[in-house]
Parts: sequence; C-alpha cells; structure tokens
Amino acid sequence: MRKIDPRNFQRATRTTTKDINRQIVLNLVREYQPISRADLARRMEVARGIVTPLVNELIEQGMLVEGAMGASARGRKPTLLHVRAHDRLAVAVDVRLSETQLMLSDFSGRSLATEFLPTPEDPDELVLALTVRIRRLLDAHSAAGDCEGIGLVVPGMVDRATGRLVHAPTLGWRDVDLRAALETAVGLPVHIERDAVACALAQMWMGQGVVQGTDSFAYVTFSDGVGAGLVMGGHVVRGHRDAAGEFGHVPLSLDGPACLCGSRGCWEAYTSNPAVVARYLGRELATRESYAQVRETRLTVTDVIARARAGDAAARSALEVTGRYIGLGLSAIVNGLNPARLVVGGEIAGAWDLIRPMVLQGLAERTLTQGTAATPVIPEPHDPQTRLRGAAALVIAPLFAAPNVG
Amino acid sequence: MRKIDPRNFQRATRTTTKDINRQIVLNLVREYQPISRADLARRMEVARGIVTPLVNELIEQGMLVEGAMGASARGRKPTLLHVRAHDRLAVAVDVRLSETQLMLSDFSGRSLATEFLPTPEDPDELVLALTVRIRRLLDAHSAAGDCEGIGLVVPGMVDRATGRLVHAPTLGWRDVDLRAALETAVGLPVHIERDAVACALAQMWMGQGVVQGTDSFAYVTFSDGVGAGLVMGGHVVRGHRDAAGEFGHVPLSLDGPACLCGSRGCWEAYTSNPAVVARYLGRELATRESYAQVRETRLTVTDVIARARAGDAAARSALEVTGRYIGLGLSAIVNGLNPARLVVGGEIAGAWDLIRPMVLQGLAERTLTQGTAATPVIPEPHDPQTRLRGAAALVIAPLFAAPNVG
DNA sequence: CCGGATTTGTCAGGTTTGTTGACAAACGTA
DNA sequence: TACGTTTGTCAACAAACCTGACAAATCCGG
Repeated sequence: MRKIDPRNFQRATRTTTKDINRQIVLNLVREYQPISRADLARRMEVARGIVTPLVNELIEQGMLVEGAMGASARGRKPTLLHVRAHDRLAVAVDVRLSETQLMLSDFSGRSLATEFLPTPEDPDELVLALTVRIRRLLDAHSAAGDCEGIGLVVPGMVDRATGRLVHAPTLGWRDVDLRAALETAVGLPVHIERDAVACALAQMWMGQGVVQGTDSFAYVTFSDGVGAGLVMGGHVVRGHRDAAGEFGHVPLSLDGPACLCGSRGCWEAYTSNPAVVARYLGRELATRESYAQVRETRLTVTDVIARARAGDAAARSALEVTGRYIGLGLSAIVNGLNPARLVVGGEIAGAWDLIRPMVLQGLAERTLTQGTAATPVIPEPHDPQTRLRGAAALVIAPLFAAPNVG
Repeated sequence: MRKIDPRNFQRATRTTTKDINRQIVLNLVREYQPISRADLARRMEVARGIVTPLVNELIEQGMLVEGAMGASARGRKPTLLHVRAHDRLAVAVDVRLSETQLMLSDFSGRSLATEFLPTPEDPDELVLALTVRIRRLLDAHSAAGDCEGIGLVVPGMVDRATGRLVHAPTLGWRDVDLRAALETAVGLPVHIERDAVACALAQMWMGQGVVQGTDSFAYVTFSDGVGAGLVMGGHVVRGHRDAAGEFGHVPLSLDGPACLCGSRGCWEAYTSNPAVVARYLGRELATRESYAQVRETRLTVTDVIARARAGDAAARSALEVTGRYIGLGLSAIVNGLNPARLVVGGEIAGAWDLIRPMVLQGLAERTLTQGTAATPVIPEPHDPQTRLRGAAALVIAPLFAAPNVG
C-alpha cells in the first residue's frame, strides 16, 4: 500500500498498460525460457492475441529472440522465445582495496573474460587504467556483441543522483566523480553502486535461487567492513541519501573495541576481517593503530580459517566467537526489518560449517519471536563473481525492472 | 527500481490506466482541495477533457463532492472539488495496557466523539465491551453519516493475513483473533495494526506536515516498549511476517540492563518509560522483577518530567542521560535505513526542550556521515490522538492508496 | 449595455490499446 | 487421408487517452 505523492507522481498515459504488460512478458520469458507465446498467455491469463504484439515489439527492440521449435504432445509445435542475452555485453568493474577486477559479461551473466589490476592510490589513475583495459577488452571481443554499459561497484557511499563516490573509507577517497570521468573516457553509460547493494542486486537478478520467491532479504557482507544490501517488497532500499544498509555500525557494546568509523563497539569492530584476525592473535582492537598492527602481520581471515581446519584450536575458537557476534548483529536486522532471508557473504562465509551453530545461537539469543529467530541464514562462500555479477546487474536490471507509475 | 515477481505479478488490464489516473486525481484533490477540474488538469499536465470523466466517476463513487464556485480574476468561475469526508465515518480504537480509547472520526480525521474504558484482562471481554460502545456510538451519530470500518491499534505483533494478534507482551495476550471476533460482532470491516506502524500511518496520511515531501521516515515511539513504524519509498515497511520495526531490541550493550524480552542491554531497556523512572530512582533494571518494583512506585515518566521542570536535578539528569541513549539508538535506524526524517513520539517527547541536545549528541556520536548525522529529529509531544488518527487511517488510507500493478 | 477576451467544463472524433471470437497453419493419430 | 488439437494471427469491438473545437460563464473596456 503506497501513498501517491501529490508533488511527484507518474501519470499513466495511453501506452502505460502496454508498457506494464510488455515488461511482464519480458520477465516471464526471463524466468521460464524457453517458452512459447501460448504458454505466456496461459501464465498471464490472457488470450494469445494479446501476447503476440507484445512479444513482437520486444523482438523488434532486441530484447527477445525466437528460438527452435518446441515439442508438443499434440497439435502445432510452438516457437520458443528466449531473452536475447548472448550477444549483448556489459562490463563489470569491482573496485576493492586489494585489487580491481574487470569482467566482460553477457546479459545472462556468463563471463567472457576477466582481468585484474592493482587498485591505484589515485582515483584519476584508476579511471585511466580502466579506460585502457575496457577498450582493449571490447576490441578483443567486438565479435561477441555490443556493450551496453559499465557497472562499477565501489566499497563506499555513493550519491546516485550525481554518480559521485562520496566516501570510500578503505580506499581513503572522498567525493570523486568516477561516473562522469569514466563515461566521457569510454563513451558508454556507467552505473555506480555500493558493494553491498550490488551483491543484493546480484542475488535478486542473477542469483542461483537462494532468494527466489521472496520479496525481502538482506545481503550482509563481511570483509574489511560490514555492510548490508536491503531488498524489501521487491524494491532495493537505498534510503534518503543512498546511505541505507550500514548496519556494520550498530553497537553491540557502547564501549567495545575501537572501530575505524571512530566510534566503539560497532558490530563491524567484532566481525570484520581485521577483527577476526585480531581475535585469533589475542590482540585487542583498542585503538585505530591496532588495526595497522594487525594488518602488518599479513595474516588474513582465509589463513585463520585454514588453520582452524588444520586443527588450530585458537583459530577455531576465534571463528566460533566471531560466529556468535555475527548472529547477535544479524538479530538487529531481523528485528528491525524482518526480511524473509539473510544471505551472508565474505570470506568468513567459507567457514560456515565451523560457525553456523554459533551464528544461529547468537541470532536466537536476541530475536523476539520464534518466527523471526527462524529466519533462514544462507552463506554465500566467498566468490569474487558475486560482486562482478552485481556490477553487471547494474547495467542489465534496469532494462527488466517494472515501470514506475502512480 | 522494482523487480517484477514472475510468480506473483499484477497484469494491467483495459482499465488500469484509468484506475491509476483516477487515484492520482483523488490524491491531488485531497492535497490541494478546494481545487477545480482545470487546476487538476494543469497539475497533471493533461487536457481538461481527461480530468472530467475521472472526476465524475469519483463523484459517482462518493469519493469527491462539488463545492462552491471559486473566485477567478477573469473568465468563467470554476466549480471547486472536495474530498467527501464529513459524512463518512470510521471508528478508531486504541488498545493500551492502561486504557482503551475509542474515537468516532470522519474521513478528514476530525473527531466526533471520544470514549475511554479500562482495558479488560480478557480479550473476549474487550470485544464485548467494544461492540456495545461502538454500537452506541454509531446509533448516537447515525445522522452524521455512514461508518465504513473499524481501525484497531494494538501494542503488539499482528499477522495481517489472518488479522490475528500474535503477541502483545504488555497485555500478556497471545494469538487472539480480535479482527474476526469484532467483525462478526459489529458487522463492519476491521483493520488491525501494530501501534508504531499506525503512528507512522497517522503521520503519512493525517499528519500536520512534518513528514510532507519525504518518501521515507521512521516514527519511533517510546512508551512501555520502544518500537518503530517505517516508511521507505512511500511504502510502509512491514517485513516478511509483519514484524519489522522492532528496533527497541537492538543492543546498546550485550550485558546491559535486563529487558522484558528476556535479553539484556536492549535500547528499550535504556529508554522505555520504566527505564527512565528507574534511572531517576537510581535503581538498576537488573532482573525482570525490578520492573514490577518500579511500577509499584506508581511514578510515571510524566511525573519525572514535571519534577525536572520544577527544578529537580536528579530528574533532569535522568532525562538527559536518557536523551543520549535515545540518540545512540536512533543512530542504528539512521545508519541502517537512512530515513529522511525521524519522528519521536511518546511521553518523553514532551520533554524535548530538556533532552534535545543530548539526543542529537548521541545521534552524532555514532552516525557515519555528516549527512546522516543531520537527519532531522522531530518530536511529537504525547498526543493520544496520534494513535487514534492512525487507527482511523487504517480504514481511510487504503481508499486513497496507489493501485498495485506490475 | 454590448462586444471582446478569458477561463471553465464538455463533447465528438481519432488513436491506441485490451478483449473477444474466428480462422488458417501445423502436427499427431486413427 | 480425415480428424482432433494446439499455435499463432487477425479482424471487429470496447475502453481509455488525446486533440481540437465549442458553449457557458465571467470580467472589462468602451
């Protein structure tokens, strides 16, 4: 039940009905392909005569293609429809502190090529390096299809209206206009988004089905920082200034370990990758400097997980304690938003078998009802593809989204 | 940008365009009344010929009425349109531990009559008592118009699909089918909702403008418990099982004061009414029993506020400390959802002048950016009308909401 | 007092859709 | 080969937006 904003509404025109139905057809094909016109009509509960012009328009637009003839027990064989995906390309870029990844992807999410480069310290250099590599990538695969846009995933806050990267704490960048710079350099539309939101989009649009059938979930990433991408009622929740999802800074304790945000006792200060390593080392994250000291050990969460699997009791215990804190923090999301599912990403998700009981215990400790305590928590083992798929989704998803009216 | 759920979509029919535009007209009249057809056409950027049939349909439905002739500098005078409100009634019911309030309201939110009764311990008795009083109320005001429904606000979790009250901790009720019982007894449609959500609806639909022009805000109530009603993108966020908004149980400290939910250190345990009184009395809420002891003193937050105003330093200090905790907890909502505004309701909002600086300090302490730290916090001094207006909105709002398609 | 200018509300005709029902094409089977 | 079944298309109708014209109502200057 949405209120119509009398200052900012979208009037329905003569073509609105068709726009809506065309988009429904498109999404049905995407979901059930290969599928015939007659099948579409049955799923939409309309006569076949309505579907035909919608499909033809989508074919003309280049969104759908006709494929082979299908099988049928009796009667005329249907011509099957597919989403046109294999000759439409998107460049996905994932900027992280450790490295920047590029992927050339088709519209089904299939990867055609991947590249890595060290992330430069200066954002201008990044734009330069990306431009060169994207051009080379597109030249090398020009036969594969046309590229329709670039999706750029960044570890920090974004202003969608202007496309500026407002603040990326791990990179130390502030107020950089990445979108405009890359758009003019490459000559393709650029979509920029925060990493956790992109991961949520990846689940929503290119996922393997763990959030299928749900219209609300939260994707929580544990990495250098902790953040969430939120989907409620089929909508991505971005908040008033695109700052929603920073659950990493809900307090677990007002005077707990120091957090890089400047506060103390944030969930992130208990569960981020440096926090896990510090816990394993028996060090306290009492000051900001202690983060640098932990980093200097060059020990990673992946190392800690490997040692735990090798029988290191201290590593195992550090992970289990972390698991409980993860569950405790998840309870804030569950109590506050009541999503149908929680998806947990990041390196620590690779140790799910080790931490699962503690996560669920922590979650149950602070949730209010049995129903919310039973919210399924699904690990997504660390997979660089997720963020890249999210980056591709930035280009692809808008073409499939519902038109907004009312 | 919403994804169309291929398993649960709403196809557009021949009348969808008109349905959307009719609802837009209705909302424009509601916002700008009195307003002429020609003005509506200008605001919608369509020809006047499109507006006329939409308006006539709404008049026929009984949603609009024509009023007096308007003034005009030159040319023919317009006939002004109004939302038909003064002869359409709704019964608003607010169930609280201390007492249950009834209001007979017209569709503009104007109160025709108010009644109070002590809340019975048994839900069946409540239905009985409500039935008698609602019938009497409607008989007494039968000349004022027809009643179109009952809005029921309860202090607890609700299952909207079945209309059952799942759990109301302060009342000690579990799994009560209030809606069905009241519907059959009175013979009018009953809409049931959690109190914080109803308060958010009151702001959204019948508010005095503090959230006008924003499509996202959180209404946070501080009373026996602490809860929030969330509105994001014009939508009320209810979550997967109508349990969203329970921010009262985000932890401020994992081993803080005991909370009635069974956990420790919840925001609620620092900021609820009993917590404020306990703070003033210098008592710790270490166990569940301590809540009963605090209640036995019969001291209320209103008393504490009065004493603070009278110069009681301990009272003043208790309120200020509470203010900081309120701000600290609000930061979780701001970081997690980034609403455009926060509205604070409950008794403590009546002491806003005393606590404001501490609330803002607490909020700024834990928010990530200047932008989010500057989220406006608007007090709504305790006003029993808010919840009752929210109850009325449960009946009224669905008639004005946007049709859902796509 | 009258004609022109202006604004409002309505209406007829054109266009674009959904909707309905009919029909040819394609296919398997008796 | 005849028949039933299924698919895809098309024509006729209805419902909505859209356009442009027009009558009604009002003010104002002469």
